[in-house]
Amino acid sequence: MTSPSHPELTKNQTLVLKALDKAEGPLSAYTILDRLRDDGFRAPLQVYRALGKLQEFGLVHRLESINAFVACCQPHGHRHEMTAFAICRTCGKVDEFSDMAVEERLGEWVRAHRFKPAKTTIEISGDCADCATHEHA
Amino acid sequence: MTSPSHPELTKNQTLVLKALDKAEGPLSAYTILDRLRDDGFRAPLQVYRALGKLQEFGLVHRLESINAFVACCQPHGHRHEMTAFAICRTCGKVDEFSDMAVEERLGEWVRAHRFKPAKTTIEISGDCADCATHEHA
DNA sequence: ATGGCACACGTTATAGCGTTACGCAATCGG
DNA sequence: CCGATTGCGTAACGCTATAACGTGTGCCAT
Ligand SMILES: [Zn+2]
Ligand SMILES: [Zn+2]
Ligand SMILES: [Zn+2]
Ligand SMILES: [Zn+2]
Repeated sequence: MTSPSHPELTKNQTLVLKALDKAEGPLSAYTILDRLRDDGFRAPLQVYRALGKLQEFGLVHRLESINAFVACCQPHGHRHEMTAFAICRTCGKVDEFSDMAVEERLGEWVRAHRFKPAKTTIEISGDCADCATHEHA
Repeated sequence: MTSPSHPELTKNQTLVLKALDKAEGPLSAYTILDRLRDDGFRAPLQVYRALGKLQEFGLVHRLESINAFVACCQPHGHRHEMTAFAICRTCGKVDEFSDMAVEERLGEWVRAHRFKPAKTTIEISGDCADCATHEHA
């Protein structure tokens, strides 16, 4: 599938996506809320609703292991492919990548067990190269 | 069947592990708390401390995508291997499995990027065979 | 036009998840 | 004995997410 077509983003969705784009790492929903106070945001639900739609469009990913959100590294998003994340617990940097072999193996398990997958989460938490060498601890 | 209580386990840890073992599916920390009221549990921290240790011992896994915990399917636990979970969002059943090919591929990415992994999360959320056929959606 | 519908939005309140901070008691190796 | 470690209990708090209700707007078939 090439770029899925998204409808025009609403004002709130645009604001949330911009906030995530500007950020250097993942943001929690409440951090997003704080950063959008000046744009009129008042309540968590405004953030969560926008995030929900952006995730549907494949423009934003939720990092389950840290309750945070990142903008997709591919500017037009991707709804169907499996994605993995390496999350540095020291500096917070996130690398998004995908691996066909992993996707295929998990697909095999799923077929063998007649499981109907809806969402797959792959997250490696640890220390990135910079932080691992620098801290040396 | 239940472990013949691990000698190193404290009273609270044993209680929490038994609660998870008896349960048919994953339990949230607060559900565990509720089920252990009669055993003297009063505060979330009692549960979280026990869960932390049990995770260290590899006897319990945390399911990041649903904020819940399950007893390891291998009665003596496993600290080092990578584990994947298939979680049915309808009936709540969880299948724990591991796949060497997946482990190897993620290991390759990690080595190539000099990332130092601490914990890897692989969770497939969807509908199990029973629920998928039964609901026929 | 007008009623019905779908959708985005705004607000309040509440549910659910997890940690910080403090103090007490038992244990173990000097 | 002493300090260090570990587990335990309690209270208070903070973070994460959703429920419930109401508003307004565009769109479409009647
Ligand atoms: Zn992406
Ligand atoms: Zn880092
Ligand atoms: Zn296990
Ligand atoms: Zn099921």
